[in-house]
Amino acid sequence: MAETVSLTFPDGSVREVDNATSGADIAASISKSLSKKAVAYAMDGVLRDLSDPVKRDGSIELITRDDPRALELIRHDCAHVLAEAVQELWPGTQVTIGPVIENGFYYDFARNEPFTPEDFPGIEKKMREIIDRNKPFTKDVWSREKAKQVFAEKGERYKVELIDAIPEGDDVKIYAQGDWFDLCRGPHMVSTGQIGKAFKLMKVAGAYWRGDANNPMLTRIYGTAWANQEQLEAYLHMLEEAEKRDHRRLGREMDLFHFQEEGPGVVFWHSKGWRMFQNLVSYMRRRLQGEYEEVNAPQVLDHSLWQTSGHWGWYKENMFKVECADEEAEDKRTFALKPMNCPGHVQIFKHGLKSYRDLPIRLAEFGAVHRYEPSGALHGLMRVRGFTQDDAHIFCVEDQLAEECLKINDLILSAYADFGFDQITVCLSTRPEKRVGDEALWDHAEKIMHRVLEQIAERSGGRIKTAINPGDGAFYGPKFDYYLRDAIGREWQCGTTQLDFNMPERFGAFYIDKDSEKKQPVMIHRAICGSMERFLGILIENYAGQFPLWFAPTQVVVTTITSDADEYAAKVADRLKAAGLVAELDLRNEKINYKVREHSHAKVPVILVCGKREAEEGTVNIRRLGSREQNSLSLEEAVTSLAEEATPPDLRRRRG
RNA sequence: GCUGCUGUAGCUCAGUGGUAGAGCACUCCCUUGGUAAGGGAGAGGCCGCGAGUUCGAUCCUCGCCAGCAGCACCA
Repeated sequence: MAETVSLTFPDGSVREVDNATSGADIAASISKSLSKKAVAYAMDGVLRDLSDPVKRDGSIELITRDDPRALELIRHDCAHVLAEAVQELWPGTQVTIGPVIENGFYYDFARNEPFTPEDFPGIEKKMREIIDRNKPFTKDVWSREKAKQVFAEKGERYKVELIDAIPEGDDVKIYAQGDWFDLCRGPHMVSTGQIGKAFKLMKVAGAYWRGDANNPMLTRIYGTAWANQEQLEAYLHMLEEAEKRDHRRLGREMDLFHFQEEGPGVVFWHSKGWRMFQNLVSYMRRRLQGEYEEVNAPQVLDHSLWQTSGHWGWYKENMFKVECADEEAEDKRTFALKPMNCPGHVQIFKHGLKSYRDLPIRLAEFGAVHRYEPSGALHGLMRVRGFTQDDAHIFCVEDQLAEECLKINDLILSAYADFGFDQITVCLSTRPEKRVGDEALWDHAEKIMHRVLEQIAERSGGRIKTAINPGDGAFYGPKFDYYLRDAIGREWQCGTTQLDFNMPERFGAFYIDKDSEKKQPVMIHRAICGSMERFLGILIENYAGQFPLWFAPTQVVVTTITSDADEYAAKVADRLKAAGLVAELDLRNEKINYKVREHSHAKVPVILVCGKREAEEGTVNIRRLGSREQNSLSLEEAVTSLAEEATPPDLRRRRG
């Protein structure tokens, strides 16, 4: 039934066309070259097959291959070609799903024999063949019965499951490229030739069917695909650069820390790394002054305390049990290494009666915790089994919640800014299905937090992004999570503010209210860095090891050209140390080239070269990391300006 | 934890069914050289751990441990 619809074009012009007109027809009607170049079209921003009829009114845009939006199609089409190639090479391999992901795509296969990277060249060759065949993508809508029957006959049981999962009323679409076809939502480009050759298979890995660890494991092949060779190469180059700033590599190269077999997931901090760690702690500690009381709770506590907190029940597989190693020992009490600081802080709160006048009470701890993380989860400093949280617990009344949350927010944002992070997203997670605490309390708390979230956005003038994750809160209360974006665009969740309606009740914590009655306080858990170890890992990668002067573990190296100036260089180093800088003296009998190279590799921000000339003039020659420039200035000038530059940002603010 | 891969000197990596090699780093000697590698000599290894096959295992097989990638997990 032909009907006329009106289409709005990007230039604002409007055309009336038959509703059966396809995107391809429209491209052809505009120009021959567009008809050649178009790979799809967008209707009100949603991509469609070029062969799809326009059907209804809307704004239409033809998508050519070089449009950024075509990248998604290139990648998706490439996933299909990968699947065809694999089935051509290894008949009997079952196909499952093959979505587009950031920078590429993957396809999950079910096959008894797993793939290895050695298979990649063969697969890629086959893929290029399929692309050269340039078969058109054609779409068909099948009945459920037919689709299930066809795939069942082919032995594709995963596809049958997928068909069953398609919501009633949705079409079961089949896309074919030549003889090969796949169940697919689409859209696709016009033919396989449009994919081009700027793709590469990257890695092979296991992945659970439908992301559930109870399901069988499939073999996943990851690939990357781009519009052209330059983009592909730029991406591969970016990966190489990212690898160079891997904190595990820099940790070794810069001699910051190491791991070894006997201690899976626990860090051996070397002196330079520990200096950074202490720097970070000192910074955070200064930021707590006047607001928080720093405490320290025991590492090892009887398991009964963890029973009361509930951890021994539902967190047991993540806890380290501790007992006397002597089998004959009379005292065989079972202890646990603390996985969290909160129960300890509740004990401190509970010690002695607290008045409503005392609230809020803010207890902070740089608390070492141990968690038995699954072996496969361990990853350098980013995921460890022993780490230090910059943890705090605030005991307050409901009326104080909003203000406390905002205070924490200000602290988190300003701390991040001091480390150069200013692209932050604050995410509010609301009540999950499984939860404790009465509904009124959740209503109240969530209302407050929504308000606070709005205020956070307002105060930042829209600079801080906000988001809501419905149902993602902890079972004991709603929370804010803080995500920061690093120098190469990755997002890390670090800070968190969590309300807790559960813990005070479990431990029977209370304060005496105005009416002399016992009342239960509300508890807020909060962390800024989260894990100091992980935060340092993030900092290392963010700065690629080239820290700002105030945070560099070694700030200055003083070195000589010949031994004539040894005495003077020592004096320079002493002056720097007296001014509070971390300075090292390098008097080795090596050429200056060699020494500069070595200290540059160690990423020392400032090298002061002292030769005969400097010794005579009382000057130093200053060289900055990453620059070939050399500047001479008087010793006193150098010391003053370096000391100024090395002042931590919070202290500089305090000084005004 | 699951799937796959890997484990040889401090680091990066060769290599062989008959108990091992390179470069850098390290030590010593020579060299006093103006901003990213001066020259020479030397030292350094239970070839991840345990069992098996074998006359003989760093190498082949199995188990364990650890690491890497991804998945799952991170209340």
